[in-house]
Amino acid sequence: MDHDELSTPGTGERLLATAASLFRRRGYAGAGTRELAGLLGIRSASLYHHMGSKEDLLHRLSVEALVHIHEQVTRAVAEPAAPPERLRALIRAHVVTALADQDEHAVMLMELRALSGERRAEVLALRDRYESLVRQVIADAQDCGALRRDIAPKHLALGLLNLLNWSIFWYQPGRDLSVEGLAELFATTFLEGALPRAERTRQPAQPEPKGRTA
Amino acid sequence: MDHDELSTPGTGERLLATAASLFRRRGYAGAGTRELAGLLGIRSASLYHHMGSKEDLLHRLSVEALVHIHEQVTRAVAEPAAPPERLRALIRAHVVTALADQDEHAVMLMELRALSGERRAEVLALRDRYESLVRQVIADAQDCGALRRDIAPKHLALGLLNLLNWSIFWYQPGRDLSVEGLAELFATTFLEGALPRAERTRQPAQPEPKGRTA
DNA sequence: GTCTATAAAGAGATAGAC
DNA sequence: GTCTATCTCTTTATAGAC
Repeated sequence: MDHDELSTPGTGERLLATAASLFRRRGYAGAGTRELAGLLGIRSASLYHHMGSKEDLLHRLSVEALVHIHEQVTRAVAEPAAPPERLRALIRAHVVTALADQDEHAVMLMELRALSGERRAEVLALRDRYESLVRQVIADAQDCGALRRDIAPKHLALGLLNLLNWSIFWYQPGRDLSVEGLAELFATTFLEGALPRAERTRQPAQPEPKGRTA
Repeated sequence: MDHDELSTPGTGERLLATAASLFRRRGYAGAGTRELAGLLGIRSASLYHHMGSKEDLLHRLSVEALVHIHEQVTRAVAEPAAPPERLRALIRAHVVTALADQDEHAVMLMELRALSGERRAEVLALRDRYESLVRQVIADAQDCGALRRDIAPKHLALGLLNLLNWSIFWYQPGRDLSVEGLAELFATTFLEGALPRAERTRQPAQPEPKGRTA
């Protein structure tokens, strides 16, 4: 295909990921273009061959993160499965994707304030679209009796997104929990709750045959 | 008992809250001392009569937020009550306090990176102390059978703090949910989970008196 | 306790050579 | 595609008058 399949990725290809990492570490406003250029091995003036402005970078990486997670989660819930399993698939896909693009997601979630006008509106629209997807999967699960109906889908989605989003900010790969383990933990916690089985129904429960934990 | 009980709070008293609000809106690095001074109705040079540096402000408001929530939650769980009710009290106290000091908490959680050396270590220690408190309440509840034991206290605490912390960033008072309503939602979601009651045990419940705490 | 004035450093961005 | 050089503006913080 191309003559440089084996070469180091060019400045242009590394730019977004490098910016995401730096913005996350220093905050968008606290990240200087000189330091960003330094991480890429060039001078700050050369950045402007690859980008329009610093705000451009923030906008592009936010859009990329949201488009990617929407794609991945849409694909995960599209596979034919019963609704409770679709929700588990959503949780898995969300956790895996958000942690694979951890810098981009953290920055997208925290630095929306630094975008102005149209760009902010676009990112907000993509966020809304994604949250609607989550809410819809939850509402569908409620409709066929796979989720409790005494809490509004909106509020269940709120709780789920709280649970999922915050992990972006503390998760460190290879420390205690694997990404899959974290997804399993969240799915179990969100679906089953923290009460012991005996308390989760108002009746005394069955013996103790189950051994499933991660 | 002072002579100006009725007067406007002085610059010194308004400083921390004003800084928290501004740091939250613009990010710590994006917040200028000129704008901060403007909000207080003075010039930026006059700020330095009330503070050592901008970083001082971040440090002080972070410590304040953590000391306050530790106090409030400690008090809430100290009241004699059965462990599951103690956990509900913790959730209520956390949500109420964190949302009462919403700006301080949001800034404390997001801008730790901007503190250097000793100050960062102090804030980190206070965070650890608070998380230990939460973990301890959860472990106690597990010990007397009020919470499931197949998930480590550390992991249950992780899930609970995820659920609670993220709300700092989107909650808007007087929109849809009251603070008490949110606390109730989180308590129910965390304890009972999202599955319908029939599904919250794995099998159709069998009448079986195996003792309430396995 | 607040002011004016300013120092010293750093920011984002551009021009034009190579 | 990257460089040097530089413009312009803003930043945190200080000095010293009032």
